[in-house]
Amino acid sequence: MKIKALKGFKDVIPGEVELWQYLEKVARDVFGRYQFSEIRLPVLEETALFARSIGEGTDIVEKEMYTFVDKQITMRPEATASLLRAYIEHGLGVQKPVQRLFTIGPMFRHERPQKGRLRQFHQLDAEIIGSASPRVDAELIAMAALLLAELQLSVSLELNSLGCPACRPAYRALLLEFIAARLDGLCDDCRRRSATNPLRVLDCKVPGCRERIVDAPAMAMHLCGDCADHFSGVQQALDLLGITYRLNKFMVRGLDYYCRTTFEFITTDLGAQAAVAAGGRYDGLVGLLGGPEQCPGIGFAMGMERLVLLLQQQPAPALPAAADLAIAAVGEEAVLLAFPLAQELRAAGFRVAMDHEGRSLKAQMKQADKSGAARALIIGATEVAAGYGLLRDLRGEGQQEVALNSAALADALL
RNA sequence: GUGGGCGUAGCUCAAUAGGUUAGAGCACCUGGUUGUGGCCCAGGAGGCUGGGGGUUCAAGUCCCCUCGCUCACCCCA
Repeated sequence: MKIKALKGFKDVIPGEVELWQYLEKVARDVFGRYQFSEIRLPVLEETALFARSIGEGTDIVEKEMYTFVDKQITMRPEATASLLRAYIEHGLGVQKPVQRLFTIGPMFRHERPQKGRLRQFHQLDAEIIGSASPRVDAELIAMAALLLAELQLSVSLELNSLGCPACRPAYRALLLEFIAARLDGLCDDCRRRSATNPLRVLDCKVPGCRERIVDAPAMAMHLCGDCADHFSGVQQALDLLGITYRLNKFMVRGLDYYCRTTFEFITTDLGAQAAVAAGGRYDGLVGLLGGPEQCPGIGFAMGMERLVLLLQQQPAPALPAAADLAIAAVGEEAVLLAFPLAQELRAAGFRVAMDHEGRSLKAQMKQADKSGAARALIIGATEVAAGYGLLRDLRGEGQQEVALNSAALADALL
């Protein structure tokens, strides 16, 4: 029986990994422009960290976590909890009251895999901790938008506010009343949700349910004064930056910790998994995890698999050539001369390919061409005797003689 | 956890109503060119047809089971 990767776990092999590297490069660059610092976090945490932050009743905590039950530790299903744990543990807010942090890495959820959804998946995660300013919300959203734009991806932005502990209970009661009045017209899932997570009824996909809830009370219309001010502040700031968005009063979040601003970048090109990035504000979560009370925060996560799927649907970005030089040496003498030459050129910073299988010149040239090398250096008995190799342009046709020493070759390659 | 679709070469796919030795394209290797890549031509290698059981003179093809992949629901990035 052949051993294969686990269900929902994938290898990223050469040919595909370049796109991931490109994605990470662009992301790091954009994050840097907004003054975010990278933080690297462990993949395992105490189970309690996620139970407390994400919420005991959520699907993630209830049935999707990879947990070592005997050790009370869990492979992270998302990054925010771990990041805040580290923020608190190292007192990062003390030196710098407003911290901008990002992290990149794998997350784990035991779900049934489908397009754009794996059990080990990867996220780009950015958080701003310590500021309640609505401009921070807008700036964070603008950063995500800029990153997606630089990746040439066309997505749309949806925005909503979930209120806060001051105004949500009253709204929730209002919504429950609305749902209870038309419960028998809703699907089975919605009946269940009305008890467990009534907000979820709002984004049910069943057409019949949608019809019945079109005039449901919207959280955004029942915000308390502070939340309403904040929400309009976010919208004004987004307008100021020229970020276009659509208010979606039915957009809710799956994790308990969100409050006020929530947003999603969605696409129509990924089947059912429409969200490529999502996030929101989580004022109070830092306090909940044992950090300073009243510490506000906001962040987003982007699904890298989903971004890669989108990137694969469009023309490939220009990626650097695989090699600067491929050496084709024929005969023992030539090989013994070429081998240390390759080492010297590599030490000098060039990417050099060289075959050690004793293959024919033709085979080596063919390999050189396929490898994407810009040029080939041909060395045979004649060249060894003369002290000159043939430097051939693989993009065009010409070739020239170059002295067989690393200095001369380095010059010729530049 | 629930449903649908699909499993044949590394990849994408063929294989007439069950019928000899399971084919093609791409990729790979060799040669055509004793030392020159791309284009072309010729040849080669590569498969327990996912696995197991059953029906049959005969199964890639029909039946059952199982495993895997995939899409969707749920949920979510």
